[in-house]
Amino acid sequence: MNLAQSTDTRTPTSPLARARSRGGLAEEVSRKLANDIALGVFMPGERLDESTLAARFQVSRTPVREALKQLAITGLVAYRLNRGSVVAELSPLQIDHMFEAMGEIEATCARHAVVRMTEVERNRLSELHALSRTAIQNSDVNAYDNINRDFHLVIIHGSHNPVLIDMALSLRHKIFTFRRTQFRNLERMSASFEEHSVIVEAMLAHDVVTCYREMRAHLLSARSAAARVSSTESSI
Amino acid sequence: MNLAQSTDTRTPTSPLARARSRGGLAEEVSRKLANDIALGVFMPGERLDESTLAARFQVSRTPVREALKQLAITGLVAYRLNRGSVVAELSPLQIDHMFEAMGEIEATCARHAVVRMTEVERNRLSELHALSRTAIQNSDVNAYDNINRDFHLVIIHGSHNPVLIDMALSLRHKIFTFRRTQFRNLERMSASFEEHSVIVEAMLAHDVVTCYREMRAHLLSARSAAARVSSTESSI
DNA sequence: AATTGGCACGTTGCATGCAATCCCCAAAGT
DNA sequence: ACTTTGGGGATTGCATGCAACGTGCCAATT
Repeated sequence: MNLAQSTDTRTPTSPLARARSRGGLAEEVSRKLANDIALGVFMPGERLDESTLAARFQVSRTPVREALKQLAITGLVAYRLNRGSVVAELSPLQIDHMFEAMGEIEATCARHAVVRMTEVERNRLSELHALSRTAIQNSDVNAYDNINRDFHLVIIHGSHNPVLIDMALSLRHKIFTFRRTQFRNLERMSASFEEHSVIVEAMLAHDVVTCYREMRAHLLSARSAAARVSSTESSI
Repeated sequence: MNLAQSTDTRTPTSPLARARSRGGLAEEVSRKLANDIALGVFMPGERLDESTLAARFQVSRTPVREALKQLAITGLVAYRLNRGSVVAELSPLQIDHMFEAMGEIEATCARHAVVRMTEVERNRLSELHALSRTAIQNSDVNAYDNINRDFHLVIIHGSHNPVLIDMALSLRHKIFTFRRTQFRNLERMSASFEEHSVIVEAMLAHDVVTCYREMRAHLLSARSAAARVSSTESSI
């Protein structure tokens, strides 16, 4: 039925992820609602009426309320006492802050991953990078986008620190629900691939300093790319 | 065991105060429960029965449920579907992961703070450091602990990135609710002070690299200090 | 005409009831 | 004796009812 989020559901063990992975109706509503927000069914600032949502998901108001509170904590919706909840409106500045934080966290993950990744993880990384090369050659933007996501996921998990992993994943999730930054142009895609190459090389060579520096630079360039798009959008 | 019924826990919340508290009952229960956990009223692993808690806080089960779900997301309690919730049990390894993550985040905050702190923030930092020197001279462990907390808070806020600030604060909150790591001995206190000195110096000199490196080292030493205590405790 | 007071409506917040699930323990079978 | 299965008890999960708060409109007064 709903296979919106496919790959990241097999996160091994994380207290937060474990609480989210299995649940009752509240969790289900939470997932569906988050998905609908990501798909643009509900736009930022739009009112989220409890009764309406209850009717939409064929449940009572109680699980809807619990779902809304959960999403309020993660920051997807804004909750005002006695005044209901609306889809969160993130300003370009807030988005930029999230990008900056994600860059720092993922770079930190990368630094730890250099020393902590297992052989299979290392191989998986190389394999993904090779696949992305193929995607580039075929100009397959969609495939590259997916591989790129997995690439980052492997590095994040490679840190082998559940706390950092949780932070990185939730940040990623939040960012990409609000702006589905895909590689719209081949230009950015190629640049991304080159940056990945340096990172993989440093990773395999156990070069901690380079890996950290380059991962940080890589995400900073993604950040400015997103900022460019954002400013373009807001100038309409 | 439930000793909640025997103890008259009618907290000094008058009906009027409860009405004025601008945050619903769920919020209030969440705060009180988190506080009780921090104070050790509920020990890690202890069952958190919804009805019992409802009786304890003089509310119905609904706000208790909402509070429990909130705390489950923050990680203070573990929530298992159809099996209720218990106070989270953090293994020494998990604590260590949290310390490691906090070290990385705060060091990142420090790096940003070097460039972004305002003059008043810088002055506040120097002021706090001077105060901590006095606390050292008086061997006032409690005072130093408070000043130390503010010291780190100023640097965290100095990053001027709400996302990083949020992460750092919630991590700190979580860590210190489970282990109130105070500076039990003067030895660690003096070492902390010396490390702070280097950090303040680098901060005032706008030395980004040194500030980052030293803040990271500072928190790593706090981490290993905590690990020592932990291993001592577990060896009982 | 503008402002303010009040009333009514809609929505959220909380309480409670009922059904579903899980745990524990006991009893029977191998 | 050990394993397995079924039933009883208790607790969670969800639904619904009622009260409280906020909001918008209309009227009355200045």
